[in-house]
Amino acid sequence: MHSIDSSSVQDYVKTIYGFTEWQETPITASQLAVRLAVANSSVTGMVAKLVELGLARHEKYGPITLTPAGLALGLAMVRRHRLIETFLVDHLGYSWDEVHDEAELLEHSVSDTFIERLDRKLGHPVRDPHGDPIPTPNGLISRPDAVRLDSLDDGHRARVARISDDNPAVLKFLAGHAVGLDTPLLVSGRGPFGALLTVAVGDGPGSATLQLGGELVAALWVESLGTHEGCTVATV
Amino acid sequence: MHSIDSSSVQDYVKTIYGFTEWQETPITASQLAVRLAVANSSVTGMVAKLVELGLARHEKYGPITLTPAGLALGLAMVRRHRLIETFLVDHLGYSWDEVHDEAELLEHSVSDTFIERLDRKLGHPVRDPHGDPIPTPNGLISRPDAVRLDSLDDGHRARVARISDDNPAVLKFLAGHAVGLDTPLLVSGRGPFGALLTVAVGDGPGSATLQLGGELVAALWVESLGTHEGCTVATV
DNA sequence: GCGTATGTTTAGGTATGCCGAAATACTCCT
DNA sequence: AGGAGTATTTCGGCATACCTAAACATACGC
Repeated sequence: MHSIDSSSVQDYVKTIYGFTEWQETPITASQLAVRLAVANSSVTGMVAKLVELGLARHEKYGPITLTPAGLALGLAMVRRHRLIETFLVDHLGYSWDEVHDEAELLEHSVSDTFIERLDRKLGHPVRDPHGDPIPTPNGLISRPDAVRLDSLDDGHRARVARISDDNPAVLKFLAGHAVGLDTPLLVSGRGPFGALLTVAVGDGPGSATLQLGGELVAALWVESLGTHEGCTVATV
Repeated sequence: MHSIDSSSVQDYVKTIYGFTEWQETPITASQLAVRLAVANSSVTGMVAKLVELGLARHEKYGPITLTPAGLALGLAMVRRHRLIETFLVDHLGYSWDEVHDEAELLEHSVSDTFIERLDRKLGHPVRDPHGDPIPTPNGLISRPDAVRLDSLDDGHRARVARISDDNPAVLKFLAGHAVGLDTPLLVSGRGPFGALLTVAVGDGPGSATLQLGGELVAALWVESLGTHEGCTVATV
């Protein structure tokens, strides 16, 4: 019989879970194939296995959803991933853009004991280096009410609450411009079609402005701090 | 084509290397099968693969030896294993008898970058929690001149230099009796046929005596500190 | 409502790494 | 030297997880 310990099974479940963490619609077979970088036909086969294991629901030609057991496994894998990322950054000096791949490798091999001892050593962190919430051992997770940066009007102040980790180049760019978790931002202008966003980075006299568009905007979630009238911002 | 990244290949090479670390005779196919807990026929197949990869030498019905490339891989795996064990004990509060299995899982998945950063964080340790030497990144390893405890005469003082990690029960027993790395011992008597050894554990008035035999003696290597005449030892 | 594009599944095949059973080589003892 | 016993290899098979190509559904535009 198949087993929940297979790292493929874990990857499929984690990816299905991850898809619905920030949006509601369930994932389809081909989207799953893209995210896992496998052929569509491989997805069909593995998803059948997940159904057999009681981890997923799937009707022919329909979307794929997780059962409670699948959700629990997904949350456990996310917990592993995020705790490992936190460790790599806090204790081994990894930078943002490096952690994801290393965590991806490690999350399948460490034991539950390892994870719980790591959690204790890290002081039971509630979010990872990208701002993503870390589920508890029981699978409880808090949904931070972050919004997309481009949903804010000019003059709005905000604090970086989450940075998508699925594009290393974007992470590198942001790190290079001193944009990190909790960095204060001020939306100070909007380019053609509203697609380009000018933001002031940092507080006070040392702040700089940055043009953000496309992937960069999509990667940033912020916690709004309200509008801030009549501000002056130094230019880079 | 096959690859050096396969965790099976790594396990085979590490085991072949490990066999010759403390003795000279090369390993045979069936011994390898026992240590890896696989069937003899599996060994034949995998060893052929190692030969193809240029990692091992093997003539039909003969013993198995490593090529320089195989030796390098073996040392790299041992380095990984021992650095991970050191981390687990020093930073995550693992005990002696727990580390081995966890390290076994981790050593295949972490990257070289991870290992080198871990090494730096640990302060470039030269031996692991069992006293085994940790090879350098270039594959240099120091052979500590430890001797077996039962090669010492009565009245000999010694310091625990290495503890074999292949029997968790033995490790547990020793830890429970306050015998660890660098613990001073005094050989104070010898049982029937010389098979049972009485040793005094620790220095000064707080010392206790312990009867060691069989597996326990085999698991202990010590650095001799010369004879110590006319000592008195408290009994437990 | 029909055909075409897109999405999904089926069918057949590959690579890895393991197994047990049977055949074969080696070794040691007499 | 011959035969018993052990060690090793060969052979056919199994499980996992992937692939490509072809068949099949679904959905959308006209």
